[in-house]
Amino acid sequence: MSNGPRYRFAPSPTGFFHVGGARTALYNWALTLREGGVFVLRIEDTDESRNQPQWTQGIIDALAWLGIEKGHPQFEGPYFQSDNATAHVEAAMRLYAEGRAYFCDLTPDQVQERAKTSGKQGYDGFSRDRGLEPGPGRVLRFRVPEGETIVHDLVRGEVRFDNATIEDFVLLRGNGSPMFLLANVVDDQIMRITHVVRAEEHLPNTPKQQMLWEALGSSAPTWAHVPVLVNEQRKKLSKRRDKVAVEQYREEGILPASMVNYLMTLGWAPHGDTEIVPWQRIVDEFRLEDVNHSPAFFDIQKLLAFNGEYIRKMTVQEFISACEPVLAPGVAPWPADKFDAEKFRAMAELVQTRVQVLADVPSMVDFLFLDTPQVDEAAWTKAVKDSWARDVLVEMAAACESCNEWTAVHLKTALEAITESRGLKLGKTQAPIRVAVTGRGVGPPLFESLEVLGRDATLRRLHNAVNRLG
RNA sequence: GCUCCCAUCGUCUAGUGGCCUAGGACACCACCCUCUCAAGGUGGCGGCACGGGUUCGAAUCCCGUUGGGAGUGCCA
Repeated sequence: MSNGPRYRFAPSPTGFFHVGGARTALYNWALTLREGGVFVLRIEDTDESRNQPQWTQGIIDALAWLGIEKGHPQFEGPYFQSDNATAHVEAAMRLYAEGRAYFCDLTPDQVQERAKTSGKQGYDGFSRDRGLEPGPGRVLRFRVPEGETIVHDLVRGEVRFDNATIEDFVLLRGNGSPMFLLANVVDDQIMRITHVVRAEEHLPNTPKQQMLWEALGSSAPTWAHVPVLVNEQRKKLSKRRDKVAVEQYREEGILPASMVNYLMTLGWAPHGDTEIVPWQRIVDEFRLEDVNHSPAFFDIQKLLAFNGEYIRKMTVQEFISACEPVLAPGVAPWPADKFDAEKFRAMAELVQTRVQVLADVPSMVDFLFLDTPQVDEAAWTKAVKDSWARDVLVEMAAACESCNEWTAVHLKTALEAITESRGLKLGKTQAPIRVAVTGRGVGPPLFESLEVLGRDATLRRLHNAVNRLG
């Protein structure tokens, strides 16, 4: 394994874990697994005011949730970019000593001013030959050589950059701290990274980094720039505008397997006509060369569809276990002491085919654990608008009272009799009963719901409904 | 503005010169099933951005146009 490829995932801890980052991590992980390589996690915390330590744990937790676990033999890290600051500065000074970098005392404002007056973009190389020594406030800039830089990218193919279009970029800030481009390259060299698989937004950086790799005496790793994830406006997913936090999806009851599966189908597809496939098949089939070149819309609706399918694939027992977090005290919308696991168990199978995310579960069963379920007024009005509604409720209450066996089939038979005597359809008459008992116009099958709820509560609610109608 | 990337149904994709009158999935519509809602089943709608080439033959190769996107920091 020591000779296998070394992939890396290098997020910066600046907020909740982004689904785009999750996909990139997953791409790296799938490749690592298939090729018997190593997945290196490096936290890029380089001296940035937005970095917060708690986000680092968030990244680790989110990766673990996706199946990329710290304890796995092919997982390495986390490393912290800040720990290598000395090496970054050393590398920079080596470039300075070799004349491949030079100091410049222009402030950002001055650089901009010169650009404006010269009519050209960016830094113009003002200090290239001024022979400035290191000093406070002076930045170290890389002396971009003449010529052309050709990036060989596994996804894009060959991408050419004319070096004349690349300005002498900053390696060390005025305060002496290393910048991303440099730190990133030095870290990758230290960690012997062989494959850099990252989002397309880094492609414009790549010629700079490749020059750095070469200037530092190594040959560049294999690059692969995967397309970004976009919103409905076709803009890159952003933390501010879009719902991108993996943590949030987890809380709502998206299953990790469906999130992983869905994310992998953005920009890529398994062979054959099925998109829902086990992770192992993804590992077996995923190849960077097959990744699409265009941005992919992160479609929550399709994610939900995947999730619904994953939920339905579970055994009832698995489903019941998976529901625990959303039924937990403090989370569920009923008093903790009212919850009855047996009742939930009895309803679980009927709920399972009716939800797309686990967070949908409580509203399907809350009527079982609430003394008086809140009534959906719109549903109520609609359900009782017909003149027969009151009578049906009264008769059903009577039938419930006299019913010998409190089972779904008996209850159904009872309502059927009432329905037929009035020349109605069960589809009609079930409505007032449903709203009266559950508070909602839709939900799990009615008679099973009544059976599980029990005779007393059912009767009480039917009587309340009748009273309400006056 | 400049640099770079991209372009198959509304969306995600299959497709690597003939198997394509372009396949699947999500969404949507209809029907079936049905105590509501789902689930399930069946069917339908719907696409190769445009214009030139190359070729016996192009969604697939080349060029251009148009349209999108990303980058352009002493952020990462």
